[in-house]
Amino acid sequence: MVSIKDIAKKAGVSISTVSYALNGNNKVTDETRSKILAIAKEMNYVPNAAARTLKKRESRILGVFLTDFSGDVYGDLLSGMKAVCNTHGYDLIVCSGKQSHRMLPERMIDGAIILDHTFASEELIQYADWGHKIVVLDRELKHPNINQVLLDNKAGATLAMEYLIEHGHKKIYVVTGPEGSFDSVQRLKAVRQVAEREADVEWIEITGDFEKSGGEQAAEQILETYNEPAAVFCLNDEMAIGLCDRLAQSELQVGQHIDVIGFDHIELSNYVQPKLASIDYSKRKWGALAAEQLIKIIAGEPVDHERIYVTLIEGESVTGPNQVDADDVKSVPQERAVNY
Amino acid sequence: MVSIKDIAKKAGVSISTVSYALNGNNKVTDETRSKILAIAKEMNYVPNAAARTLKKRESRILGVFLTDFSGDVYGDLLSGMKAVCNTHGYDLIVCSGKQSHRMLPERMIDGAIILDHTFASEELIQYADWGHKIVVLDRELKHPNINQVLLDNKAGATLAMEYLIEHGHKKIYVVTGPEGSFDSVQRLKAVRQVAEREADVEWIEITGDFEKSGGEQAAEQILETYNEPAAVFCLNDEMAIGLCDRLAQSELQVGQHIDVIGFDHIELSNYVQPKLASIDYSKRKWGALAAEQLIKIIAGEPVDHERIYVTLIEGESVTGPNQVDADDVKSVPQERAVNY
DNA sequence: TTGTAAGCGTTATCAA
DNA sequence: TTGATAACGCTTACAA
Repeated sequence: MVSIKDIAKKAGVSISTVSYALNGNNKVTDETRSKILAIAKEMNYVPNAAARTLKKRESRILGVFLTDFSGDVYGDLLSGMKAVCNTHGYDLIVCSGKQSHRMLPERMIDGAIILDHTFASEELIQYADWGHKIVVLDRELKHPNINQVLLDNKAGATLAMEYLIEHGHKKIYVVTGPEGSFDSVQRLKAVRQVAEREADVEWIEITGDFEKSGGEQAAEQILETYNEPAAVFCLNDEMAIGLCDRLAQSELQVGQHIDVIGFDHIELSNYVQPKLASIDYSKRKWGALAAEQLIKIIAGEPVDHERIYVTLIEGESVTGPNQVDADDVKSVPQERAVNY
Repeated sequence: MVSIKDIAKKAGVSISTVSYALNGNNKVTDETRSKILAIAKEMNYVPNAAARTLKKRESRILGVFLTDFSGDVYGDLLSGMKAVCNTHGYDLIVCSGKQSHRMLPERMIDGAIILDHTFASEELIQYADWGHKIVVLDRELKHPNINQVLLDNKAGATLAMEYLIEHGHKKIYVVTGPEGSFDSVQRLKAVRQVAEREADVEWIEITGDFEKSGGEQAAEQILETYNEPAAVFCLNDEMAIGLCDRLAQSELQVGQHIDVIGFDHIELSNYVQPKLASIDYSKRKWGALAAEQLIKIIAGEPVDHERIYVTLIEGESVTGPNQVDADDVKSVPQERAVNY
């Protein structure tokens, strides 16, 4: 490995002169600089990140922590983050799993963006207490070193509920996310608020897991008790798709006997038949804003918590109960109606 | 920031003793060790990664380089890598974009897995020449510090072609990937080999880009010249789906007038209507094997190049030209046939 | 304009 | 079993 010491020797100058030349410090003559640069190039010099980080106490690398690497949401989100990071001279790395948490306290990265509900809040606060900078995308955390960039879950869930109600639904199943999920809790809270306001709307909560399997199980449960047109609000698209998949194997038609709406507007939701209604938001912008906020708090600039706005995307998965013939359900041949 | 020096002072021992205690070196008494450990904990000591990396000349971090963060292939691939990395005491970070290439030469990571055709081979060879360890997933590169874990593209493309031919197809469109793509070149080579062997099979190559848009454009082109049942082999699923999307807006029915097969068997391919036939392989295993190979070459163990085997997944997008009525196409009302 | 030297937080060699 | 001490490669006062 060739170091500035080697260059200094070859150029017949001191290591500090080399360092200055390499860093574009204008303390050195253009002549010596270009000589040093030439030698550095000739020797294939590459700076050592660890040494620089050790000395400067910053790595110019930001980390984002995800629950896992799959998930349809991440693509745009991450490229939004990367774009902002790069324009500010930072690199972005993506991490997942408990093992990699050490990157933050060990100062391998200058800050972290969290979208991983398995990353304990206590741990995050600990790190923030030690001075590390963090942006959270999946929880509320009040701390001078932590900033939040959260989805407007309340608006989204309210939009979804009102959309179903506008379409004449009086009976709405709500499939939630896993216990620990902040998004799920927030969305559910908004659901209740809307439902309680509408006296004649009945709502049934089913515990889900934000994964396809949760939607399938919810479908089973709904099929067992189905007796009249209803709507389902799955608190994310993944579950909505699992639910539609399962329903497709039954006699009930999505968009006819059962209306379904999701949340996140993932790409797959455009391909499901019928097209899934959902709540959309700019994932790219979310990522970009998160990165911006992180860079700001690292720079010591004051920041306020931010909110990502959402919109409703219509889909044929919601048509209203009026669409269905009164006799339609009962007309299902008995022997095939065994599912429900 | 609390360092081993601080601990040493508080414990009344030297820094080397602290270092030994912290690293589980059995040169120290259990008594002193536990005292030191207690003090370290009390002081919230966290080792400094940069310092350790600088001294030990290794970071115990491996990096994987992707073209972008989206793409349906990555989820399983990355979790396969992560699992292997973690069991060997390595952390995995995901990087994208030219800026982050520096991680390797600057020794931020101990090795790299490449799945990014925009990462120039010359650059990789350069790094390998300098002693860095690399595993490539998207090209052939002969170098003592580079190992390859490649898909069996030849087998996959051959399977796909034979599947179409078995179904009676004589006219096969092939939509390729972008210029630089190794996978595309390999698959195409196999396509030609099969097609040339079958005297009565005509094949037409259309340049694509491995993205949805490429499939859509290919569809346009096919629609313009369509006059008889044909098949399309899209060299990846993404394009196949774009193609099906476009075709869905025309009079031609996939699985009837036009059969389609893809490559990769991404999740979306299960949701397209009709279900897309494709070439499958274990993405998880691919990632796991790549990580294993990288860890081995870092450890100086000898490795051979590896190959990931593929299988054919049938789908209703391929039924054979015999399925279509001879008059069927012509019976399309003239005013609606304007597309082709 | 360039050089000297201290120090970032570790690890590891060698003495004690 | 422990302690001094010299690196690792770099940045940056301060001196020349």
